[in-house]
Amino acid sequence: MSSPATIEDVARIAQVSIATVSRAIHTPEKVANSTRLKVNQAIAITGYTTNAMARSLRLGRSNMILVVAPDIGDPNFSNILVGLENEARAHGYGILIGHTQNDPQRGLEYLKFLNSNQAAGLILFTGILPFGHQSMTARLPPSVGVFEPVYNGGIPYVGVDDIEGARKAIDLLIAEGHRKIAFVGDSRTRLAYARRRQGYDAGLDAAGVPESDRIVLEGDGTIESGRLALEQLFMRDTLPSAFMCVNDQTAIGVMIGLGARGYDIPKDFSVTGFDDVPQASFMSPSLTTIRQPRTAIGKSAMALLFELLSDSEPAETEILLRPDLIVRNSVSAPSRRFQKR
Amino acid sequence: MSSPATIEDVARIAQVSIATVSRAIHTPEKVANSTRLKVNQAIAITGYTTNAMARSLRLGRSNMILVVAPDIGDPNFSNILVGLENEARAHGYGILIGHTQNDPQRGLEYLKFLNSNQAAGLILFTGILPFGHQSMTARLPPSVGVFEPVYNGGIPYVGVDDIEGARKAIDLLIAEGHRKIAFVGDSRTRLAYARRRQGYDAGLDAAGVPESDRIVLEGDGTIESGRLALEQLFMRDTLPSAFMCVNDQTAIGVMIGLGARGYDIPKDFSVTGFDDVPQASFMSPSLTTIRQPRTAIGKSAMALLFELLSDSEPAETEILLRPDLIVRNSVSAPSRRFQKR
DNA sequence: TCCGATGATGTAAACCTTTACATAGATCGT
DNA sequence: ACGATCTATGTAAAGGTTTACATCATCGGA
Repeated sequence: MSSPATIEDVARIAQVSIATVSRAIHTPEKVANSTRLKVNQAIAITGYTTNAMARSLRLGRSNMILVVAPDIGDPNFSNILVGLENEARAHGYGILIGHTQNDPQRGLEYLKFLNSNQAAGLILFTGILPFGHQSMTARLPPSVGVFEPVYNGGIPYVGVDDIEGARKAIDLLIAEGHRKIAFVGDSRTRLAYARRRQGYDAGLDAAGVPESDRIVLEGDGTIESGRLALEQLFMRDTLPSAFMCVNDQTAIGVMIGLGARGYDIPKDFSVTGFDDVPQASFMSPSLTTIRQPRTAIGKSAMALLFELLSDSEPAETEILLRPDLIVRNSVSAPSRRFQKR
Repeated sequence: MSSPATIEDVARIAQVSIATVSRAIHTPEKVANSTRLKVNQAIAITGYTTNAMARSLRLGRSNMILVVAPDIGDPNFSNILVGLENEARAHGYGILIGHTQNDPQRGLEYLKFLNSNQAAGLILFTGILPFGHQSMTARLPPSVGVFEPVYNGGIPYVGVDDIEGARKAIDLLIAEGHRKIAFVGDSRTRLAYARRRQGYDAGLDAAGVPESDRIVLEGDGTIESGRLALEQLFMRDTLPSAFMCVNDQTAIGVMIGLGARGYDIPKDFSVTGFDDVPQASFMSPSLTTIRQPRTAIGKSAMALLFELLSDSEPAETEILLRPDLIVRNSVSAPSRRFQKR
């Protein structure tokens, strides 16, 4: 009585075989109406739920999807997760999460979940394939990258159209009258870097801004690195009138750095970000940025994963959602003072 | 070859029985050194990992912990999750997450994970027991509430000392010279509400502020409700000089409302929050608040859960971590103007 | 030299499902 | 009215482990 009911308990009460019970649950059309009724009653009486372990064992496939991120605490992560979770649950799947903190050793621990059949599929957050050596990749279950393309593997990807997003940011700055616009990037190894940079260049090309007026700085995507990149810049003699940052964290760093030097945003300098992290709207000034439709990305990525799971056809290799420009208060027309330099 | 190696493959290569392989893995001291060596080699050759489904089925217990929250997107959630995950992984467990969005129907779907043996334990975030009718509670696996005490069940709880936290906030306000301090609460049904309110009252009692000078407002814990509570207040004729809010969201709402009415914080009014959400430091002015040591709470809660899992003794029913007062810029001495009223 | 104890290993059952195959009854066409 | 077809159900195997129990060799003690 204390241990949960099994299919056999149900079968006994419904006076049918366990096979019939199983069929009544999973392929009801193969079972006579009258018996289905009996089975359902028996299920109600016993409170039976199928033992997922046994089912997965028999089927050779679990109903869990593993989601691996470098850092669960990443402000971008949670809303993606919402989308992922909703879609997974709609398919009767659960979500298993892990974060590696960029430690390959920890990546391997999660790989075990995969190898031991505990997860039927894999979602990779933020462009990482965290399992060290490439050889590991061979046995990977169906996988989808999300938020940022996965650098080192032909893994399908769902994210935002980085080029278009960057282009929207740059076009806004141009429209406000800026010509000299710095691009503050993170690691060059990130595909998102390349694409946003591409949007930056395309926008400036279209506006006829010569290469010589472009400034490219590098960081690693953190707030601190944004501030540092700014410090470096101030040792040069030419300053831009605006900063287009590869992500919001960097933009926040730039804004802090500018503030510390006594400048006013947006009066002295304009700043744009990318991602629209929750903080962006609370800063002062609030940050003009490109929004990642996070929940939609998550949902879409999980849907793609399920396609892969059933078809096993590679399907589309990239799904790009349209980013929105969120105009807030960190951009205005360039100040005369700095244009002159 | 393509399908993963089983214990039988290992046994064949090591020229022992599967029982010996199993023992070599889980109870190595029961196996001769020489054979253990052979088995380990065979494992290395085959790349064997135990099939978790089969193991859990046999053991009648999985290596997953279910974590249920009303909303995964909650800014308080992610760092708790980090603590939970780290501790779980250290024990070889994985984390399954779900969020109910306060829909009991969805709570039931997660209950199925529990009943079907997919999760050995349960972590409940933010004071909810999301499974509708109490009868469900009977069969719950070992469970621990986190961040906020669980209202409707004798479930052990790990969180912050709300009374002490509230007391720290109120003491700061008193020290700054405030006497008339409003408490802006969320739902009265929350235990955290009661406790923080208790700290509020205790602090005012100690300072000799009469009951008649206390103002208590109610919301539901959201930003919007903070703003609304403020609007209600302004229809009265007596105003406080400070607002002590039950959480940061509410405090943000109050600050927005005050800002919209043209008041300056902290010159005209002081505001304190509770939780220290990530935004708190980015607001302007930045929010003085009580920090929840989130990662530590998560870690501690998971550790308690594992104790429950092995001992099955109820152990301590509440673990309260010490909260820190985070002083930022939303508090100053009361303005003359409002004190006079 | 033989008995009992000890230690290492093997055999087989059990955990709970799903499903291929077998069976049996019903239905249909001629 | 009879074989063929179809529908509903049952039987039993398989999926990969863990572990109680059985077996067997070894060793110490008398």
